[in-house]
Amino acid sequence: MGRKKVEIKRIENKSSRQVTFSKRRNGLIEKARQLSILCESSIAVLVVSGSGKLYKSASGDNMSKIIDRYEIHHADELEALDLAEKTRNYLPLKELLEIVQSVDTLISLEEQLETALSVTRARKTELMMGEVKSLQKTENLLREENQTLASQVGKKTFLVIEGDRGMSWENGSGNKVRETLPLLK
Amino acid sequence: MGRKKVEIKRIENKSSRQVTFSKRRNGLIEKARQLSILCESSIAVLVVSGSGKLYKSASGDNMSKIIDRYEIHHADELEALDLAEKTRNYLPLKELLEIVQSVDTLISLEEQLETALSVTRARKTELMMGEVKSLQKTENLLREENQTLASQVGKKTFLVIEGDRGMSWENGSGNKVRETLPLLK
DNA sequence: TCGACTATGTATAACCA
DNA sequence: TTGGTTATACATAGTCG
Repeated sequence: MGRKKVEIKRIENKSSRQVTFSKRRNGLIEKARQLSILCESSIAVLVVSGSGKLYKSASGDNMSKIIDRYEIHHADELEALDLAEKTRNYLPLKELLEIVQSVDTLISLEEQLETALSVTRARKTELMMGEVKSLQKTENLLREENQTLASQVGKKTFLVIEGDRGMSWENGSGNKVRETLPLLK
Repeated sequence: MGRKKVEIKRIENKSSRQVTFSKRRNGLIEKARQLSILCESSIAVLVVSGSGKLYKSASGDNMSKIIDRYEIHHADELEALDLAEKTRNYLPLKELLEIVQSVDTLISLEEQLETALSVTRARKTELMMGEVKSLQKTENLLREENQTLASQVGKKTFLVIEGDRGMSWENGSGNKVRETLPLLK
């Protein structure tokens, strides 16, 4: 499809790889568009370049709907593999029972999230981001408040920040009340 | 690319639409594969036929990773729109509080399920949930400390929950130190 | 680097088995 | 239906400005 036949293997020359990437990427997305129109279908194309840049196209429906469809299908696939069976072999029975008992809660939580926001998939992420932000704010305010109170008490009551990875809380008498909390897993 | 030029519009004849769908779909997926190899990229193609059947291909990386990449990108976009702000308006606070209170359960469930099934998908969610969890712990500790300190100060220093919308902090002498804090954005 | 240009390899529309 | 064949339209590799 050009002056010369090309083997399908990594193009070593960086600049021609870049050029080919751009041309073929556009070609691919155009083909997807055509197919979706010609045959009334919904097509999502996600391209992540070597350098991590994302290019996407959704034709016939929006990206989230198409991805949802994939996820549903995928979930079915997992189920079809009888993963419950596999799980049983890999998980201590006690843990499995706990999971099963909690499934209702889990489903209900997810439903609440999805229903309440009645929007597409990434909402959950969004919600949690907001949550993290406001928790951080609250934390900062509480810290300030503690400072103020501590100075009023006039004792060495304090919060110790260990690096910026975790923290522990000690009371005035030096008892370690709480172990180090990993701030990020 | 055939005996005749075709207009890009829905093919009315059902059987030739079916044939075209099958051929072009394979072509599209093959193009994606080639591009991913030629230019070292990761490409996901999701095709949902008119009848709801799903065809998918992932080259260069697995589907879940590529979709994650999209979701992260998408989440960033949403954040730029300050959707955290919008969330405040759309989600009844009570529901949100219930959800937050359940995060411990949820994270533990997700972790167990994921470990058991060796699924990589929800990594980001998991990470953020960890974040939320530890922030909540931190918050609780700070609150406890505040209580202790306040009682040591021996005055009416307290945290006031105003309805369930926010909170303010006042010191013993009645000075309003802080304006209303939105507990949850 | 970037967009045109074109010669050429490919994909595929129509046919056919 | 499905799976080949073939004539053609199209995509694109290399090139030039």
